[in-house]
Amino acid sequence: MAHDDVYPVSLACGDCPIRHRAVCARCESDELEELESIKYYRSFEAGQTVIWAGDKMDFVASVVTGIATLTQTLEDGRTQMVGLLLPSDFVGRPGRESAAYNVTATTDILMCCFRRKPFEEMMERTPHIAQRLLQMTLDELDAAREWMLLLGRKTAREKIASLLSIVARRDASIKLRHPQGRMTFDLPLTREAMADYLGLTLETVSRQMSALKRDGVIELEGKRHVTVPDMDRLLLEAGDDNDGGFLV
Amino acid sequence: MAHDDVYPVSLACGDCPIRHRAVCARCESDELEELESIKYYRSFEAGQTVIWAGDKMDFVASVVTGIATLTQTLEDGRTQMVGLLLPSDFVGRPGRESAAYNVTATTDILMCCFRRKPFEEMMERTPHIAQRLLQMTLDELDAAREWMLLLGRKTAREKIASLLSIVARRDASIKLRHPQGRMTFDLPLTREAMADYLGLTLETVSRQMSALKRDGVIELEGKRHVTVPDMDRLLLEAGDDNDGGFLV
DNA sequence: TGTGTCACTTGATTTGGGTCAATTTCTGTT
DNA sequence: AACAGAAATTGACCCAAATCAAGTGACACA
Repeated sequence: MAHDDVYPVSLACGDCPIRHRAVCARCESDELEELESIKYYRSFEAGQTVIWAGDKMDFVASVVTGIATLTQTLEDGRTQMVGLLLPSDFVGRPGRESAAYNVTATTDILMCCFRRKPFEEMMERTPHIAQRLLQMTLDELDAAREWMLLLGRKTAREKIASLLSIVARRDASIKLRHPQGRMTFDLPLTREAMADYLGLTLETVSRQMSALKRDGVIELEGKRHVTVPDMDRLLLEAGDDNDGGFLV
Repeated sequence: MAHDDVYPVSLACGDCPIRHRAVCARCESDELEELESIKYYRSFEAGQTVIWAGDKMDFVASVVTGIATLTQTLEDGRTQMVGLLLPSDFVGRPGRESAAYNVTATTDILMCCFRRKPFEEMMERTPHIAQRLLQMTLDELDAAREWMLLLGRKTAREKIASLLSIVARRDASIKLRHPQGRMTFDLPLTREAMADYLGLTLETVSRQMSALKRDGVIELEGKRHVTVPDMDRLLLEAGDDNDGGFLV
């Protein structure tokens, strides 16, 4: 099944420079060709909204580069981020007419879109795709459930440490299965976005970042560049034994 | 596709008395027969643990009757419920060796299990099943995300109101798409289970139940039997416009 | 060289929900 | 009918995080 020259594809679009969650191209060359014919690219600038919850959504897509978020809001403006879309992640639901969440670009992004109807039809015919999509969805479900534990039961400090370790892991996941020791990365989120993700206020996020810095758990250069002197220490602060899966 | 005499099946097991999320039997009679051969039943008493997180899990299953929960815990004992399994809901993940969550029966339950390996093989061969499973998983993912909003941003009172409206809706969903007016139902959860679901303590749950009763939003007979004089009022208290989907 | 804006930090104060502890109400058993 | 144990309620107090408010620093642009 698995060949050595895995194609750089999450959900099969020929020339996207995606290197995670690779799927072997040889195994699905027919589908690839068909997918090519229904795909197109769209790019968005940092801060732009890709789509609003409730809007008609006639495509599904995967993120090629950059970072986007899924958010939900209550009428009075309280907002909760419910998903973080990193390169190779999939958005949109086959069989659904309209978007369920707000999708916003937090950095400049490039998305690889597939027209929904033909994509659905193709899914009917090629089991491979539904199976792949099922796997990805199950991974997302696991991530969402891990997140529920964080939102429901973790302290502010643990929440921050968890988020940092996720970003660090995701950043490093190309090379290292278990990041450890000294690590350096850029936070792709504003304090407000972090707050919305963690179910906190931005002031609390800021305070806890300062506290982690004061305690030597992290070092900060500017506001966004983080270095973690000791990954194990950070994971300990995150409050769970989670060093395996989690958001993959 | 859709016939009138839908077979009482969630994921295709001939004689389970499941009436939700029905799938037409005629469309998949071949699969049905094969599924029959790999299925068996297990029952558990209220309070029993079906499986512990990390344990080897060589089956997938769907709930026939009764209610089970998925929970996650931190080492220090803090626990968060991450899923509520009602009749017709599916547990277990094809392609995964061991359980990711604790599964506990909160009432006496009957589960319809399928041996995992043959189930997976069958899934490879019959696209229908993967597609159905994808749909169900996407629904669960939506429910999980809705729950993230609740955990991250709602007040204790709103959380309780949300839970009550979900149980009410689920209870009534066989007949009514949009329950309204006066409604009566039994809570299938202890105060502690409610707390674990909502990310609260059981004392807070109890206090808020009393408050909702004092304010006439609900009436209580005993501890578990709830009547909602005005469903719209309860939904208002829940704090969102959610009258559509949500946990289906 | 100013001036406006945006992202962030820090401080003072308040508060919702947690913690600890004492009852009360149910449910089942003998 | 009496009792035990579990489930739920209620009260007093406390604290983590929210709220309100002031200030800093970086950057664009005129």
